[in-house]
Amino acid sequence: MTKANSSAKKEVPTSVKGMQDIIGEESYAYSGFYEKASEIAMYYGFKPIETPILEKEELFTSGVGQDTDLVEKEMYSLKTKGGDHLVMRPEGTAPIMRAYIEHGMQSWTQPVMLYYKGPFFRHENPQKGRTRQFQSFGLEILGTPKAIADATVIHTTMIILKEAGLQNLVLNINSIGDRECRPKYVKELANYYKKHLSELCVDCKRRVKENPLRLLDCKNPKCQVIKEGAPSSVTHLCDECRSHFKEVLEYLEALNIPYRINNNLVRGLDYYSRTVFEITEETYEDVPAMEAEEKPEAKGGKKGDKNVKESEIVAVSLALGGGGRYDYLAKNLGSKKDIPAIGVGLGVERIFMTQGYKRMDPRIIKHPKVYFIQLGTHAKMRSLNIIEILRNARIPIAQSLAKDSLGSQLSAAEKNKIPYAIIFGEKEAIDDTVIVRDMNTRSQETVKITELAKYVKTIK
RNA sequence: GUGGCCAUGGUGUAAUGGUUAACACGGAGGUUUGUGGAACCUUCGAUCUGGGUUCAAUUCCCAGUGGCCACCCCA
Repeated sequence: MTKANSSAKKEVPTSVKGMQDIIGEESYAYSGFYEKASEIAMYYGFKPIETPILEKEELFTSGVGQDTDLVEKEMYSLKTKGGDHLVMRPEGTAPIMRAYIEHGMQSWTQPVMLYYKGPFFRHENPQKGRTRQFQSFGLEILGTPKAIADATVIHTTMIILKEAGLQNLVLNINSIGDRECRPKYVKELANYYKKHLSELCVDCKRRVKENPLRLLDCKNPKCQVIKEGAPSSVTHLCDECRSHFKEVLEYLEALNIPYRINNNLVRGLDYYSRTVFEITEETYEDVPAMEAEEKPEAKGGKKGDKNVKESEIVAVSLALGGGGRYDYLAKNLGSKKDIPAIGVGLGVERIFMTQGYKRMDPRIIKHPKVYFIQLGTHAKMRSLNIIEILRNARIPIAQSLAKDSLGSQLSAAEKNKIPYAIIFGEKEAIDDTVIVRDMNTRSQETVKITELAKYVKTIK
């Protein structure tokens, strides 16, 4: 707080690009959201887990995939003095699978259901809904291939979002198959695109070779026509994947969760298999459904159509969250056995940006009914002791001990709309009493300190 | 990574190629250490950084940095 040398220009430290301080009301908003989300997750059987911010680099290179953008160019990495290559976690799933394997959770009752929350880091250019450090809340169910797990994750997610006030939610869902059927599909997709190689944008030309699935992600107008004619993954599913997907959709229908099968939804991380999904808030009217692509038989005959919207182009707005099944991640990380699992990650900042979002206060916020006022040096000296008596009695208070004058303290109480004031001055300090003042009627009463807690409880 | 727009006290705004950069809010102190929403007074506090053009730059130019946004990709 020294302001000497203010003439000399000093470089004041600032926060790092794309990273923000979270202060005051905003901080409460995060706590409130996390508290609510955790409560819901716990209700559905998820247990908390906290993994470190730093992980070994190879966790993500082998887990998420060397060729993904996330790993290729978005990781904050560092080399320790000991020569270890570490990264700041860019996502939550791989660390949790790591923890599952490391702690032998295979021997726990399956499935293991976990939730996590906290900061994640991606080195990319900040823009709307994207910062370099962002907050995420996630759910994971590890150790079961069953469709009910997929449904539980999606359902719990939708509940959390609804409790946060969001209304017009759209669930985009797709199945990208498994080891059995996906390679065949990818091959067919690549073959299809190869025929049109000359008509593609530069990125897509590259993708044909490196990651054909992501051809479906391309938004370049040039490629749209070709994309429309591309084979879709759901029509190439093997029997097991098909019935898994069908079952997931049946659960969603039973849960009354509207969904939209989006054949172009592939997601960027390598570890996904079968179910993939993203949730967005619909702000405009529905995206016009283009000519219906082959519907998966999954939908069965009768149900469905009113509940199901189909279209080619989705992702009008930013994804609030996304996830999917990652049955092969464990093996990528070196596990001998496959560990089937599914999870979701939610972007808290993106949830806050939506139209529907309603702020929630965390429980630690109290609304004090009493303002503590002290007057004079002796009284000030004993103030903290008096306050502790009140705290022990679980009476929330507000105060401004740094202020001296009675007037300024009273007006602070007034400004904060606190109905009662406790005035503790020199005279009271000698008598071991306080004055309790009703701020509305301005009537006052002298109360013994020993009876203060009891008295305050009666006036509330 | 690439591109567009932007950059003045803590916050929100104003102004200017030329003495002292204006206003509001805010903070601190006071009028008033013993009874409040007010008023008044005092005070704190800024031209992002570095180069260039110029007699003179906060203003014009360039670069950097940061912010917002878009692409890429994602939460």
